[in-house]
Amino acid sequence: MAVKEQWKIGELAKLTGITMRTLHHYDQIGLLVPTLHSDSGHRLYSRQDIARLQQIIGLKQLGFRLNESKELLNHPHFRPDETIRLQLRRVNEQILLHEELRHRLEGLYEMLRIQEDATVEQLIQTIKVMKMTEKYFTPDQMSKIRKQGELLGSKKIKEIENEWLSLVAKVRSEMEKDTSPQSCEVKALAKRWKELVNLFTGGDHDIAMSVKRYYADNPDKAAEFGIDKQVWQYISKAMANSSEY
Amino acid sequence: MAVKEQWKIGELAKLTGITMRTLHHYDQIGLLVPTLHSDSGHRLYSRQDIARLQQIIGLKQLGFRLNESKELLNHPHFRPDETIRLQLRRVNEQILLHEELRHRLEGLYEMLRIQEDATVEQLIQTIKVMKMTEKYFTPDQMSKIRKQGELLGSKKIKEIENEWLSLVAKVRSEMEKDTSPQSCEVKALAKRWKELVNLFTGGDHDIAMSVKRYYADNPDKAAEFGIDKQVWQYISKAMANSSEY
DNA sequence: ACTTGATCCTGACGCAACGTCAGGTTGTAC
DNA sequence: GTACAACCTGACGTTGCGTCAGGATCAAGT
Repeated sequence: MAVKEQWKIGELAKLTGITMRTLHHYDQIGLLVPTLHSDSGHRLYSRQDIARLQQIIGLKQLGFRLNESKELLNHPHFRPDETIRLQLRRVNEQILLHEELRHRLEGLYEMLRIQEDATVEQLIQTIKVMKMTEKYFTPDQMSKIRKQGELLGSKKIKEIENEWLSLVAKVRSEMEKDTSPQSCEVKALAKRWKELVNLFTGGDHDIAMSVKRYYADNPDKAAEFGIDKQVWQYISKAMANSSEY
Repeated sequence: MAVKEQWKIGELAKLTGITMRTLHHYDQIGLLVPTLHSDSGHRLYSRQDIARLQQIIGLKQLGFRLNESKELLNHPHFRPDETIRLQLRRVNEQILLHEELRHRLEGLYEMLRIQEDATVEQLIQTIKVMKMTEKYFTPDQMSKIRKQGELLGSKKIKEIENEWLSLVAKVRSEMEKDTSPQSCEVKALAKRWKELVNLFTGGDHDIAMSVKRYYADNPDKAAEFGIDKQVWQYISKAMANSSEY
C-alpha cells in the first residue's frame, strides 16, 4: 500500500517524455544523478530528481547547453543576468544568419522558377552571379547582368566559359614564350578577350570594371579560369597599347 | 618559368581561406578529391578542383550539408527545385524556433531585470511560471499571477513550497493509514491545502482551476510535489465534503 | 521453482564538420 | 648537410543523444 516515492528510469521516461537514453546520458555527464540505486544497480529517481529534471528541461528549452545548465543548477546563488544576455545574443546572431540565408534562398528560388530547365549547373551559375552581385554591383547593374544571362542562355554561357579557358591558356602560352605584348598574335588574343568580356557584360563598361575588381579581389576565383597576376599584367599591357579604348 | 597550373594544399588554403584540415576532410569524404598527387603523395589541386571548391563553398553558404552538396555536384542534371524548397523549409523552421526562443528569453530578461536580487533559483521559478502561463492562463490571469508572486517575494514562495511538500506528505501518510477523508484531521489538512492554494493564486478561483488542470495534464510536474492520482482523489474527497465551497 | 517477457544494465559506435595535437616524411633554402 | 617550412596520416575531442549488442534483473504465470 506504499505510495510512490521512487521511480525507475522507465517510469520516469514515460512520465516526462524524456527517453531512457537521455536519462542515462544525463547521469553519465553528472547532470542528473539519481539519488538512489536499487541493490542490483537499477536507477531510482526521487522527487528532488524529478524537480531537477524539470529544471533541466526548462533550461534546455531556453537553448542552454547541458554543461551550462549543470553550472547554473549547481550554483543556485549565481546571478544569471549575464548568462541570459549572452544567450540572447547567441539567439539573435542565429536569427540574423538564418534570415540572410533565407533571403539568399528565396532569391535563388525565384531565379530558378523563372528558368524552366533549372539544373544543378544553373544553380551553381546562379550562385556565382549572386556572390558577385552581393558586393560588387548596384541593383540595376544586377538586373542588367541577369537580363544578359537570360539573353545568352545557359548553353551559350557554357560555350563562352569553355572558349574563355582556352583563350587564357593561349595567352599564357604566349607569355611563357616571351612573345611581346605588342605583337600581332597577342593583340588578336586581347581583342578576343575584350569581345568575350563584352558578351558577358552586355558591353557595359562599368560592369566590366566591377567584374575586373571582383576578380582582382578574389584571386582564387580568377585562378579557376587560369588567370593569375602574371597573366593579368601581360594581357593588360597588350590591351593598354591597343588603339581601341 | 612555368605558370601555375597546380596548387599545393597550403597554397589553396591561403588562396581560398579554407583551412588545410577542411580540405583534408573534403578529400576524406570524397567531396573534393584532388586530381593529382605528387610522387611523394602530396595533394595537387587543379583548376577544376578549384572550381569545384568554389561550388562547394557556395552551396555551404546556402546551408547545404556536405553530403547534399556532394550529391548535387555529382549529378549536374538533377533538378534542384525540390532541394531548394526543402532547404527553405528547414531555414524557416529554424527561424521560427529561434524567434520563439528569443521571445521567451526577452520575457525572462524583463522579469529578472525587475527583481534586483535575481538568482538562478528565481530564474528557475520564473521559467516554471512561464511554462504554466504559456498554455493554461489568459494574459490577465498571467499578470495577476505575476503580481501575486511579487507581492509574496521569493523567500515566501520558497517557504510555501516547503510547507506544501510536508503537507502533501502528511496527507499521504493519513491516506496510507486509511484515515477517512471525512475525519477531523484530514479535513484540517484539506483546509490548509486550500489556504496554500489561495496564497499562490491570490484567492482567484479561475486561476486555481487552471492550476488544477495544469497539474492534472502534467502528472510529472505534480509528482515533483509528491502528488499522484491517489493523493489527488483522496484530498478531493476531503474537500468535496467540506462546508466551504 | 522454473520459465518467460518486460525492463534494466553497461559499453560502444554513429552522426556533422571539422579543430587540434602527435609523430613522422618531404621540400627547399642556405 | 642541415635546418626549418610544409605536408602526410592517424586519432581523439566536440554536442546530445540514437541505436544496437550482449547480458543481468524483475514480475508474473504455471
